[in-house]
Amino acid sequence: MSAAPGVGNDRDFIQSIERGFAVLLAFDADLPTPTLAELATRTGFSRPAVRRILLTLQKLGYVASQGSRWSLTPRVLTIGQHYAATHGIVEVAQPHLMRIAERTGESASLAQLDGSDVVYVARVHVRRVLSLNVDVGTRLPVHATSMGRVLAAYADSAIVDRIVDAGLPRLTEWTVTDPVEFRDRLHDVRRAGYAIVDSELEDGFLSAAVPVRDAIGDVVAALAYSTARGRQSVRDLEATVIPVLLEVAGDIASDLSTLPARSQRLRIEGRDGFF
Amino acid sequence: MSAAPGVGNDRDFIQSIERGFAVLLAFDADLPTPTLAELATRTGFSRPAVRRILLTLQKLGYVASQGSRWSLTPRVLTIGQHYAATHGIVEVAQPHLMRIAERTGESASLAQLDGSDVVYVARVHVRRVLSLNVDVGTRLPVHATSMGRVLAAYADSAIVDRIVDAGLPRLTEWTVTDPVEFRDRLHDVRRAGYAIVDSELEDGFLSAAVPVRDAIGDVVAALAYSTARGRQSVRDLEATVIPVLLEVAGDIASDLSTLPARSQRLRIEGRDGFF
DNA sequence: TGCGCAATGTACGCACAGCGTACACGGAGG
DNA sequence: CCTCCGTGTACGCTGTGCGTACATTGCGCA
Repeated sequence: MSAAPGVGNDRDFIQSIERGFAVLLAFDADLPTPTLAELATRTGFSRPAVRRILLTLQKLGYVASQGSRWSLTPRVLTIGQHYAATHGIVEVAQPHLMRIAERTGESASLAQLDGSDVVYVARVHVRRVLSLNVDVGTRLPVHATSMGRVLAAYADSAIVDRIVDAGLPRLTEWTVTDPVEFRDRLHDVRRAGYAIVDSELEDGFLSAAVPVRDAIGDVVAALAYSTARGRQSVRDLEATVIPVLLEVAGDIASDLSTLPARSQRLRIEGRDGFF
Repeated sequence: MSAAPGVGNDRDFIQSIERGFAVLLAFDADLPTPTLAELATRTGFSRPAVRRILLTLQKLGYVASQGSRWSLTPRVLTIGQHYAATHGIVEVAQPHLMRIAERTGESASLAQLDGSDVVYVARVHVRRVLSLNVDVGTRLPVHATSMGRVLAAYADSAIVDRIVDAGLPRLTEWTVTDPVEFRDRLHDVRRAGYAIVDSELEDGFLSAAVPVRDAIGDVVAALAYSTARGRQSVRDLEATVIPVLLEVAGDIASDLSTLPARSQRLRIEGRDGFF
């Protein structure tokens, strides 16, 4: 009848915090400078509630008002800085990503798993790749990216199950959408030690990724190289890029081991069908 | 006795939201993976309160626990994405920044004002500049950076007053710390149309910035180029870099004018001595 | 100029969300 | 085995934050 210890029960959830984030995240491309009423409609909260939240966020410096229109301030960008500051791998990897970009002339990225998405945590962008405007903080689906394949391949089976349960939507005509085939690909990745994905996320987008390990040997991130199919072939990547990635991933791991080694395997509690 | 209309009174502030952010931002380089008790000490909240907040943030996906240690998840990086999505200038400027980087071989950045700080909102990093690890979201002081000088030069006098009141700390032996001299420099910037700052933030760090205007002509951001003094002189920048920056700033302004033009001048309400 | 619609601002009293105190528990280290 | 440091839980009260209802403002239009 009672929940497992340490999990927290219903009283251990603060509605106002959830609402604060809901309002903050209601600002997006569809609603860049909403009015109070628009935010109330979008979030489903009463107008006075939204007003209180907005005034609070304004005093904290995250939103600003211009007449009856509200917008985010650059301060929201600062929040992400705390992630980089607390995860040594981001800073450690930065110069290595630049090295890849310099040696290859293409973009290099570092990503980690968050829920059923891949999130870029560091990136050196040489040029814009196709229609994708990828930057730190960008979320991409696991199943159609080389980084996602690598991260899933070395993740707990429960995480893979969650990803599969979330669905493997078809994004291009080459997207792997069959769960069985997807798991086969993960097996391939584990055997080969790298992943190459061609045009499964977007037509013409070609990327390769390898795992990055910490001092304990756990896979804590994926290191990737991305280009356009017009410029290189899968064979090119296998021959010239994968060795570079593997070498750099080893360098990053080596740099990481000089940091206070703390394991990165975390218990994440889902909510509201997050699992 | 009563506050001005539209400002919101004391009852229009939601303590829990403030506390939520306080806990989230308590994760930093000094405390990358704190325990509940450490967060309680750092924030001054009671342990049960911190526990409720952490469990809430965990359910929202922003923090994760590993044993008794807590850490931020990559999801916090996603918050910043909403800023880029709602401020067209970020996306518009990206290819232009790359052009600068390609033409000059050095880093290019776009920044905006937030309170008494400059915040990087877009950046193309070619190589690490000295000890500064600058990325999107990084906050730097206004008075010692070329971008800050440009933004302050075209800002309302009230904002300049606030910056001066916040103090102009000495960061290197060349930092301008005298309010009168600082205001003189801003005057110079308005006259010249650009700012160059040499070693006032960090010894050997050399940068140049120009204003970026929207369709109405308001200055909405600063565009900057940064290098090391060993590689170029102030004279080099004036001769070769400033013309490029001015040209690109014009291109960005032109691209901006094709977007739905909404003014960017916002009313920001401070709190707790924020002003 | 005046009306009227569509916004936001304000007042207010109730409910319960969230608070802290106090205590139980559990594991690592001596 | 005991101690200590840490988290988990219970619980009752406070007062925060809630929504309804009503002013008020401002803009568009005839």
